[in-house]
This record gives sequence, structure tokens and C-alpha cells, in this order.
Amino acid sequence: MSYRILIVDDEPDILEILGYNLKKEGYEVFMAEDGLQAIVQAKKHKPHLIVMDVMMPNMDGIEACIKIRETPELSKTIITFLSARSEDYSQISGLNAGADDYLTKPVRPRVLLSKVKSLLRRLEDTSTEKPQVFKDITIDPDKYKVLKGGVEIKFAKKEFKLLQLLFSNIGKVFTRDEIMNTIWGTDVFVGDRTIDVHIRKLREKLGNNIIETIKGVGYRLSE
Amino acid sequence: MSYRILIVDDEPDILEILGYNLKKEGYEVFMAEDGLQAIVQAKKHKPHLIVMDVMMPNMDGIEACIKIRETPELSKTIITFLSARSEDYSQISGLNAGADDYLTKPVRPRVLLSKVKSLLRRLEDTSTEKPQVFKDITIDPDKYKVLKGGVEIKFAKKEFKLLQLLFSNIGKVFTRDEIMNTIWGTDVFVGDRTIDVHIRKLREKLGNNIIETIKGVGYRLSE
DNA sequence: ATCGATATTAAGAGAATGTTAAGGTTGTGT
DNA sequence: ACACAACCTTAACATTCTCTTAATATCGAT
Repeated sequence: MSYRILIVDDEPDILEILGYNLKKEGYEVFMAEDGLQAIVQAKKHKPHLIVMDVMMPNMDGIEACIKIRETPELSKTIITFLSARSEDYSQISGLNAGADDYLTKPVRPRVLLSKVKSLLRRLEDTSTEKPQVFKDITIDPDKYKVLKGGVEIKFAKKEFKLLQLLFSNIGKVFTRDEIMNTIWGTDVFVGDRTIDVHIRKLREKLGNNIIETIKGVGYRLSE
Repeated sequence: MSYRILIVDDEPDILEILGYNLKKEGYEVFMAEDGLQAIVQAKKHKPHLIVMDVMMPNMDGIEACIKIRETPELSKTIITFLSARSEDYSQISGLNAGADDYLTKPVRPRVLLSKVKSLLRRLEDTSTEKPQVFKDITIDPDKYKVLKGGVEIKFAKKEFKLLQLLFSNIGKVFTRDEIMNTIWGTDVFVGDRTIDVHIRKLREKLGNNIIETIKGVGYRLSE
């Protein structure tokens, strides 16, 4: 799924340039030319990120930001302001109004893109990419690294995925079907023994008392 | 230290007028009359800012901009275009080529000066990229320099970029896709083996135990 | 004890990566 | 402008590692 971004500025030129660049990066882009439109668009499309000018006709960015923040379903939306001058008071009141960041105009497309990327990463970070710990085992998906008692143990791709799955909900029993769908997908077909073999590899590397078999049901990390 | 500015235009009159004004403000000014010269001058003087006409003989501004952006040591150089008309397509493709801003002709010296001033201000608050250290290796993106055990090792452009990427997040696994997008961009297409070959070059120069292969996943600096 | 489910082991096919050299392009100095 | 060097990419082939399977053993509930 691609991220949705709403850009708000009263200058069509800016909308076009920023929109062009963001679209090129694969984002889904929506636009609005003032605060009122921004609120309408935001409610309609539920963007992940809003990049909004501060000074606009009808309703300025600050006010729009406050309104948006009041909408529960948009509470997780990230809002970034564009402000004309870096020393401007708008920054402070903007951040105060609930904005997450600000950029100074004129916006360098490269800067915007890297900013956007890093802001959106926040959304991801919370879910998966943090190292997980269980007993003396730590797994770090980012670095593709597993430590047991501080020592690194290497895992092949499928093994790592399987481990990651088990770690994603510690103690939960994962059925063979779930495992199959997560690691191999729905269209590949591999024999049932394959899962056993992979489980065995994990036990071999991590110790026999980590993964528990629930016969007829599945596997889980045993607490 | 004063800032270095490179101005590029095929009309000597314009060069003279702009150059005069910039010098008067205390900037160190270099000039070029076409894209090719611009690249030569840029590499020679490493200007902080380039003000460049879009339409020029030999090599136009867009192309020169792209070339300059490909040079790692000039990655932080700010590039501003001069374009004849504001609605011109050149704006978009110019910004797309990696330019940071544009001015419309005819240029008023005062406008240019204030623009220049605000653009250069960015360089001040943008903290310079700090040298990264890993094991006995230091890479300094600013100086385009790599030291291993205190001894400088030379790297070609692509090699350096790749190294820089790996160093940008020490220990993180970078997938082939990530590497491809960062170093070659999304629209160029090069074979898969090309990445291997570059990795090999790095290993050749830095030692075999620095970069680790995670088969089916990517590469990382091995901690 | 029997039967279905899971465990174990080793081996082969195939995928992914490593290596090398060659050709084309670009850059540099004279 | 020329020759020479450096750089990038590719192709072909070598090597390594992963995954899957098959065959067989073990487990556990009834």
C-alpha cells in the first residue's frame, strides 16, 4: 500500500511541483488550496501526511491544523508546515497547534522528499521494525540479526521470517496455515514437512525449549 | 571564509552584472559560459552555490545540473536556475534534475542578492555531514575521503556512494532494491551482477570481513 | 497397540552470489 | 585533439548456500 499525502498551498505552482515530485516517488497525492479545502480533503482521503502552508486565504494552516487534530480518525496523521521564514512566529504557534514538523520555503524537492520519507517512517517504526526480545533472545529485523545471550546466530531468510512471525506475537499459537500463508504466501505450494524442517532449524540454533509444539494446532514461543 | 558562487550564463553582459554585484557583497565569484564549462569550474572550485541559466549552448543547464548532482563532492552544492519564463517547463524538469530553486529572467540584482543570501543561509544551519567511523575505517562524505587505519584509500564514484549508503546505517541490511534505488535511481536499469561487482571492489579495498552478505536479503556492515 | 501428527536426517536441485576479464564510456593530461 | 588511464557495466562461468523433498523414526492420544 502506498502512502497518501495531502499538500496544501494557495500557489498552484507549488502544488504542482511538489505534487509532481511526490507522485514520482510513488505516493498518492491530494491537493488543496486553502485551509477549508484541506479539512474536507483530509476527512475524505485520510492522508498519512499533510504538508501545509501556513499563510493561506479562507483559513490559515494553523487553524486548519487545530481542526484536523480535533478529528479522532485523523489523530495519527502527521502534519508538516511550510513557513516562509525560519525565524517566523508561525513555527512556534504551528508546532503548538499540533504540527509535527515544519519546512522553510522555498522548499527544496530533495529536502521535502527526504523529510517526507523520514516522517512516514515513524508510522512504520511503531509496528514492526523495532528489535524484539524474548528470554535471552533478541531479534532485530532492520539489521537482520539475532542475538542469543549476546552472541549472534545466523539465520537464512525463511528461518528468519519464521522466527519473526513467532516473535510478532509471543506466546500465541501459530497454525500451520498461518505460517504457510505468512512465509510462503497463498499461491506457492510446499509440503507440510517443510515447516517441520524449518522449525527444527530454529530449535537447533536457539535451543530446544524455546518453541513449543501444540499437536494438531501449531507452534508457539513457550513462556 | 567567504562563500564561493559560480554563475553560468551564455551572455557575458549578464555574467558581468551579476558578478559585479556578488563580488561587491564579498562573495568569491567564478563564471562559466555554458554547461560544460560550468561542470569544469564546479569541480575545480567547489562552489557553495551555482546560479545557472537553463538555455545555453553546448550543454544546457538541466543536463549540467544532473551531471553535477552525480558528483559526490558537489552533492551539497545549491543550484539555482535562471529561466526565461516562470511557467516554462524548465522549472519542473529543472527542479526535477536536482535544482533547489529558480529565478526568472530578467534578474534584478537586488532580488538575486537576497535570494543568494537566503539560500546560503541553509548551508549554515544544515549541520555538515559528520565523518562516519566503523572499525578502523573512517569515511568523510564532505571531503570525499576514506581512511583505513589512517591510510587513505581511493574510491570511484559509485563505490563511494555504495560505501556511504552502507555507512549511513551501520549494521542495517540494505536490500538490492534499496541499493539500486539509491545509487542508480529508479529509472536506470542495470544488471544484478553490477551490484556484486561493486561490492567486490569494496571488499577488495577494505578487507573481506567488512561487508556481509545476507543471501536473499542484501548486504550490511558486519559488526 | 494403533494411527495420525510431528521429528529427524541427508541429499539434490536450483537460486543467489562471487569472480574474472573484456568492452565501452568517460575523464585527464599533454 | 590525441593517447592513456580510470571507471562502469556486462557476460560467462564458478561457487556457495537455501530450500525442499523423501524416507524413516518417534511421539501421544485413544
